[in-house]
Amino acid sequence: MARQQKQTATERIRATLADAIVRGEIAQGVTLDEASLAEKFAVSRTPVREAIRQLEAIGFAEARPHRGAVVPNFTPERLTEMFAVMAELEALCARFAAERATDDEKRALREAHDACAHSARQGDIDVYYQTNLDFHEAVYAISHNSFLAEVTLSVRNRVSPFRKAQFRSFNRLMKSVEEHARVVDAILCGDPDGAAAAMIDHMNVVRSTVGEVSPTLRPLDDQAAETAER
Amino acid sequence: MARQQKQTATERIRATLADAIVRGEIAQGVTLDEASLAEKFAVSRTPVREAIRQLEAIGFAEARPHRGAVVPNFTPERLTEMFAVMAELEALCARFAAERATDDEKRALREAHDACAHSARQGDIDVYYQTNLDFHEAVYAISHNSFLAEVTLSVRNRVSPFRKAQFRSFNRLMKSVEEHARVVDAILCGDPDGAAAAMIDHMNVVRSTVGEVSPTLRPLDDQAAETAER
DNA sequence: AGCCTAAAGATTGCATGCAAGCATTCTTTG
DNA sequence: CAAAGAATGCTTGCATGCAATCTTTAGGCT
Repeated sequence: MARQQKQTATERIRATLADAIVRGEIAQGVTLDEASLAEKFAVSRTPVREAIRQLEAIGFAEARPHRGAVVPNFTPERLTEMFAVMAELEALCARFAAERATDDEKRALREAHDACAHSARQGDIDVYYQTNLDFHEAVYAISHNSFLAEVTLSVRNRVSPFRKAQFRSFNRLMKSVEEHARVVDAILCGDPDGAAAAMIDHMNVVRSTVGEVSPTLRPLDDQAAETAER
Repeated sequence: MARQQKQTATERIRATLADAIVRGEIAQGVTLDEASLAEKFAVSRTPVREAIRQLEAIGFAEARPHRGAVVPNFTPERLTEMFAVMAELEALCARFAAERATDDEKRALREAHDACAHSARQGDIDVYYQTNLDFHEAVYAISHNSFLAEVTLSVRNRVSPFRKAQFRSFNRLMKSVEEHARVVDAILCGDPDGAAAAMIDHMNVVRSTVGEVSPTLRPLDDQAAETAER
């Protein structure tokens, strides 16, 4: 029944650019130049423009009429706000997962966690980063709320280039796995409060670690505890 | 220092169409026809297309390559998922507001609440709907997390046509005001848990009321308690 | 009457070109 | 020399037109 969708150039370009921004390959502050992108993608400016309009709509680019769209810059305050929201959304995913995950889904989560642990032992940041993303996405997937998963993923993508920065901190991979383990344990034994709290803790560590390794993104003192106390 | 932004046709069209979708003036299932919209806005198809691409990116339209974009249909399950996420985000706004609102902001919230109470006594659904939106936005504004306010607003807009439907229920306006009052009381006396719980309760009533007045959107039995128990 | 096929019509995707707007550079003025 | 204004070049915003794709219609066959 599913109609096979033909992919438009606009969609292909949007996806490629979004991916590049998420991966940090197009840095913040970079202007998205229609002409050079059109040349790069071997198309006219039209689909490039349409793709850029889409990126603007989802916050991946900042519209500047007549002056080109630019990948947004982040202030430390802004990043802290975004991390706090992301933490809450991921905590909600964890909470729902703890309440609702089936046995099969719990097994899948455990496997995603094991893959993380394995790649942490290997010590390769890029591989760990990918298994880390897979792990988090596994939590979204078993929340049994696909809209929540979408919203969480979209917020996650917004700060993705920064999340990766954490792994430049000493022994961060192994610590990340330990934090994940607490989330997994709580989900597997059906403890929603515990799962949510463990995820909040994990995301708080991520935010402060990003500040350690990128001093220009260090949170202000009065934002250190942005996530709600409870 | 803020540069006065010139508004492009694309932006004007996007805003107008988004507003019409949010208000329910463009119903779900409607195809966004480039040619007639171009005629309506007295422009070529180009800015209309760009605006439609943006609407697609934010979920206000569903992309269908070569067959035009369409305002998405909602299933009851989908709507329930979306309401649950919205409830949690609004609850988080309320929680943060209870922790952080300044005296001036509390005053502004009280005023927004009083405006709601006044328009409820008048009994005009359209006016109440607007003051109701203003009230909720006042809560977002005093959360002291502008990113959270943005995300909450964008989710709120996605289900906006349905939220309005609740007010067709008997005496719903006055009940809505009572529910708001509990949120306001908790925020004003600095009770984050109370504020979050009151907002969750309020949003749950909204969801179930929407199902009462729109039988095709009634939640399934096993989704009745989508919002997390805690 | 129902089904299939081909053609016609309608709409979309995108290339191209022109005018408008902005940034940079050059010239003039005090 | 510095500041202001003018000129120039580059990029963006959008109109137009053509090809591709989808939908509808008409005709033929069973």
